[in-house]
Amino acid sequence: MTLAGNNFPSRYHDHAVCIESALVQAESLCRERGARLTPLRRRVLEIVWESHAPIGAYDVLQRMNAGGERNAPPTVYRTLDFLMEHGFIHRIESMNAFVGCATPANTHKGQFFICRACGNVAETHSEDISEAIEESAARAGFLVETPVVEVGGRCLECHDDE
Amino acid sequence: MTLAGNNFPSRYHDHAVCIESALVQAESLCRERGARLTPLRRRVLEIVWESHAPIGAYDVLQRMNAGGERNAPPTVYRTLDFLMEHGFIHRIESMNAFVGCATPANTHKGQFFICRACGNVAETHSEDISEAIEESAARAGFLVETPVVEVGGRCLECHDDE
DNA sequence: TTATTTTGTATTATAATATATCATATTAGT
DNA sequence: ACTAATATGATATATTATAATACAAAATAA
Repeated sequence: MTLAGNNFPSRYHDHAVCIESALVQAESLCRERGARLTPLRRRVLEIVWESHAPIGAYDVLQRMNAGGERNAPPTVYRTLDFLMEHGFIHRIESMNAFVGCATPANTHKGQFFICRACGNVAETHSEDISEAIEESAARAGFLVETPVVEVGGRCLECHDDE
Repeated sequence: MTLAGNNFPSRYHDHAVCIESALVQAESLCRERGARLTPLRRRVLEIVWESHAPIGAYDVLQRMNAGGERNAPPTVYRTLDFLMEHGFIHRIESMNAFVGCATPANTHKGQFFICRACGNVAETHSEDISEAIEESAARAGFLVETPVVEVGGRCLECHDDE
């Protein structure tokens, strides 16, 4: 079964809902897991969730320090690492950037569709894709550990614009 | 049809053949295309082909300058760009590194299996994978332009070692 | 063949991304 | 309150990548 990227964020969606949902889930999961969603971590998660476009570590840093704070790179990277370990955000390898995960409950490696026009990213979990990868790997006796699937292109809305 | 990673480079393969083949193909394709495989470009291609493990731009640079030369980063990146444009090498996004392409004749985006133990990479072109991606994209009205598939894991030989 | 254009290379500087290391503070559990 | 574990702060530096400009070599055409 496949939930394709029909979850691509529409230009008109209510993003406040995305943010709220992400924060609520993070809090709940941290409680379950005995992890601490400190103010710093919560703040970074909020920043990453400011949009559906991946944000670079140094842009996160700038946002963190916008009020005159003096956080340094290691702080950001450490915090991003924490959020990744818990599946609250994903790293987009092809962009050296980070994006929020809407479904962090069960940790997973998603597949990503990245619109080069609006910059937004949709995460999907297509069994067809992962099976095709597994099968291809199996034929070579290759053991899959960390699949990276990041598809650049144009989302429906941006494609329609042209 | 699918040529899976059964082309994963064996520990015992004759790598001189890989290098020779890559250089011959590059020369031939450049001639066809009216492009110039200058000594610099040829040298960089050789360096990338020293193994089946991706090599970073600055490691290429070090190899280039091992004899006391004074090449600078822009030279390497420019040269790597040329080699990529012609499909002689691929960039592994998840490693910020470059690996030779054994089949540069028809330009393509490959799929990569990356062994975290030996560091080697196998390139495949599974239709099953690209179709699964296309279908998943189509359902979202997403237009695929630059698919990135980079699968980390363990190759057969390294897996057997354990 | 020498002028013109195109293509390739060199140089310097700097931007952008990421980590190592060590010090300090906070929190949770006892 | 103590202490062990966890989290943050601070400094320095490593790694990867590009901008901008100048120079050189080769291809092409008059």
